[in-house]
Amino acid sequence: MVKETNIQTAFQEVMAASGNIPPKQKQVLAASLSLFAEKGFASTTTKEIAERAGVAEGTVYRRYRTKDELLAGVLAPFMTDVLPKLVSEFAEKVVGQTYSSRHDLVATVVNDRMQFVVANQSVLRIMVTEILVRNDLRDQTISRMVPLLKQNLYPVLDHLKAIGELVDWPNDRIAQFMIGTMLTQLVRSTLTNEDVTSAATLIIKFLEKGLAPE
Amino acid sequence: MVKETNIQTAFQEVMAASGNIPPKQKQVLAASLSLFAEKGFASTTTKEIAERAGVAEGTVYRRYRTKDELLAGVLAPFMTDVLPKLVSEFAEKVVGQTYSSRHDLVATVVNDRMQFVVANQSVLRIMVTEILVRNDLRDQTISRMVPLLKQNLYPVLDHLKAIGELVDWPNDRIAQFMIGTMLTQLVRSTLTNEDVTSAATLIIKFLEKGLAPE
DNA sequence: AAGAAAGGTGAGCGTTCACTCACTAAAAGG
DNA sequence: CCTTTTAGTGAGTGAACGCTCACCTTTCTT
Repeated sequence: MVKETNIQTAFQEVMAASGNIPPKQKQVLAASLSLFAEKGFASTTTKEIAERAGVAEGTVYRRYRTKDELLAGVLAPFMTDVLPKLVSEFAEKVVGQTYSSRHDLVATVVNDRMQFVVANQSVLRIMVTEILVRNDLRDQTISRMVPLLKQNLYPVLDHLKAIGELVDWPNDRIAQFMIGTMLTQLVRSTLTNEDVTSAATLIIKFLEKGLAPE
Repeated sequence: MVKETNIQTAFQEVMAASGNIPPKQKQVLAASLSLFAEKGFASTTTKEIAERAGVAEGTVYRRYRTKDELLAGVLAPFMTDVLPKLVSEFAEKVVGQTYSSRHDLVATVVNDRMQFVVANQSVLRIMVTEILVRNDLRDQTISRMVPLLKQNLYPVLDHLKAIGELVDWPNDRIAQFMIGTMLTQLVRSTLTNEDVTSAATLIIKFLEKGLAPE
């Protein structure tokens, strides 16, 4: 079984890797994460972060010297650890098994990646919001994601096309439809407070039919 | 032919309806719209709005007494005019014609509604961003949209199911897949600066297959 | 134990923000 | 014409913001 990755464990790995991060600094990162997700980066004040973290305001500025650096610090483990693992775990799960039907294939992928979305909901929310507004973060995310997808995902899709399990469309469009359909469910769940996984069965059927060979 | 609706014409209608709105107030609304879309509501200052509108800062506060009211003023015509027309035009286009095939049906709808998305791109961007962060705006939008969809869209979907042109899934899920697939294209276009309508053909095929009866 | 290094503090700094107000200019009404 | 109303101005205001720094406390090093 492939190990699951989420932002909490990634944070701990980063903390373990770069020496012992003091507990109050972890509290600052955790408080920033939750506040940015709740009310957005621009509307969150450093005073609020200090209050929720239970530290003085000066402590917020010990490791990261500006509020922008703090945002980068919150998103960094996600960009360097979580995102690559998201894609490579996906590839492993798909190629590492022989599926008896296309249904099994799509079902495994959707169930698995939607659990990932749930586990990293708060960070994904920050990224979506800030990407819509900050050009630098947008460019950075794209330049990381594109090669990641090309190396890990596209060969798998090519393989599935070859064995007649997938429609012969450009890989970027297939990825768009799969990722988009799953993210749509995340957005809907955010709006209505319903369970993210409640529609998994229909999402699987929809993708299975929509991406079947013509 | 059904009339197209976009935010510019809706603004003009609102201005005509509520007496003559002075030109400088129009400039304030237009400047707010573009700035909120560019850098988000929280990161836009009233001084910037005044500068882009070519007015003094006091003028910004003549009609709307707070920055929050200004946001509401920008979104109001969209909520009261554009959104209802978006849904009712959709219903008219689908029921007002007899289609020779499901392909024609989906193609008409997708092409038409994606043009709408293009025409109202900037406002949609503000709404998506602010809805993720502001509870009041989220609730307001949902409480407007849900009855709108139930009255206009759901009967059409039921009709299509009855004549065997649509899969027998809950209406809210079908709406989710259609709207989600189109909005995904908007997000992608925003990220990569590609033409929003470039993938129309594949989107039509994808939805046509995914929503076909089982 | 003593010194050095790192972590943590919070009052306070300069700046910028949303917003105000006394005032002028223009338009509307009689 | 004069009066009243509406539109517009921009310097100014208090509050809140991001951020600093001199100082204190804890932990490491030898």
